[in-house]
Amino acid sequence: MTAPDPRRERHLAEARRRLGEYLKERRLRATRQRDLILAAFLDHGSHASVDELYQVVRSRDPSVGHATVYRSMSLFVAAGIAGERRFHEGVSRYEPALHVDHHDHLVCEACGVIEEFEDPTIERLQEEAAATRGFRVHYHRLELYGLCRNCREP
Amino acid sequence: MTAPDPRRERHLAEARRRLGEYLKERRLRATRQRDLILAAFLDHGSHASVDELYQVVRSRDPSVGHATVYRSMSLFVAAGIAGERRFHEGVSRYEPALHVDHHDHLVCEACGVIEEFEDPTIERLQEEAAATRGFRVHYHRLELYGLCRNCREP
DNA sequence: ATGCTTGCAAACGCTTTGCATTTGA
DNA sequence: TCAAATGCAAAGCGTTTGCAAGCAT
Repeated sequence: MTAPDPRRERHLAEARRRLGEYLKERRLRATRQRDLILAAFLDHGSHASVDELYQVVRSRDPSVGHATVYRSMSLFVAAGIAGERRFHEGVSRYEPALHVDHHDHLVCEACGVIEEFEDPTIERLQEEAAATRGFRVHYHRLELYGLCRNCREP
Repeated sequence: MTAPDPRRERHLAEARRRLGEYLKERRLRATRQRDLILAAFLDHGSHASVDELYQVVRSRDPSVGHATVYRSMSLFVAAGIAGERRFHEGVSRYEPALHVDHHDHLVCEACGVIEEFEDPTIERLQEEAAATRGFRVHYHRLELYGLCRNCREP
């Protein structure tokens, strides 16, 4: 079907390794479902909702339940493989947490496309703003909502 | 009970005026409930959830329904009196939108306190980052999560 | 064998909606 | 008068949970 993308292959392999480690450490179990969901997650690109993943997983194995996708995604977050985000719409979306430097998001309100960007100066200023007020930052969230290039055009 | 805060008085007066305007324009109606909820909202300070407002409103008039608070808050957002935000927990919280310049948030993960801050340089850099990528920004959201001064101390 | 995982369905918490009734203009 | 607004209860929606059965170890 799809040509094998060597980068994705590597990422899948590493995510599997990381998950295996995490499971072994805590005496949890490697299951067919978890591997299936992990693959669907990495196939999806980024910002997948549980329901989107559920659809993909189902197309490959209709016996997998909704709850299992929820439970697995929580597990992946705990294992450091996935990061959870909520954009303005409110549903949880997941993005790969391995090999990904921190980045922020541009969200198009018209077509829904989500673009990522990074700006080290903004990061630094955030740290400074927080430090000034006595805060130590663990993580942050920066989202810019507006219109993307395509949707701006009349 | 509480000493009358002149600033709050002014804000309530202006919010009432603005709401009155908005209602008249669209031939909507001024009701006791809307005024009650508006007052509770402005009394609350900032970042009130619907349920928190509902409790306050109820203590003043137990006949008011849950749904009316939801409907009123949506109305206030539409009228430009309130802004809606969702922090990581997921529930909608509202803050006054009048007399308030744009600001961002520092959220303490330990005690839950939400502090506001503003940084014009960050704002400018955001605009630039967006423009570079062809986006026009309508609004943005920046939240820094971590520990506040009190909660950092051992 | 043990106990973690699963699928299912029911429960959940927040929010919205349908509807009969009340109420502001 | 009469459409808008309310209160209530029910429905929606994404998410979580209880439980009996299944499966990895």
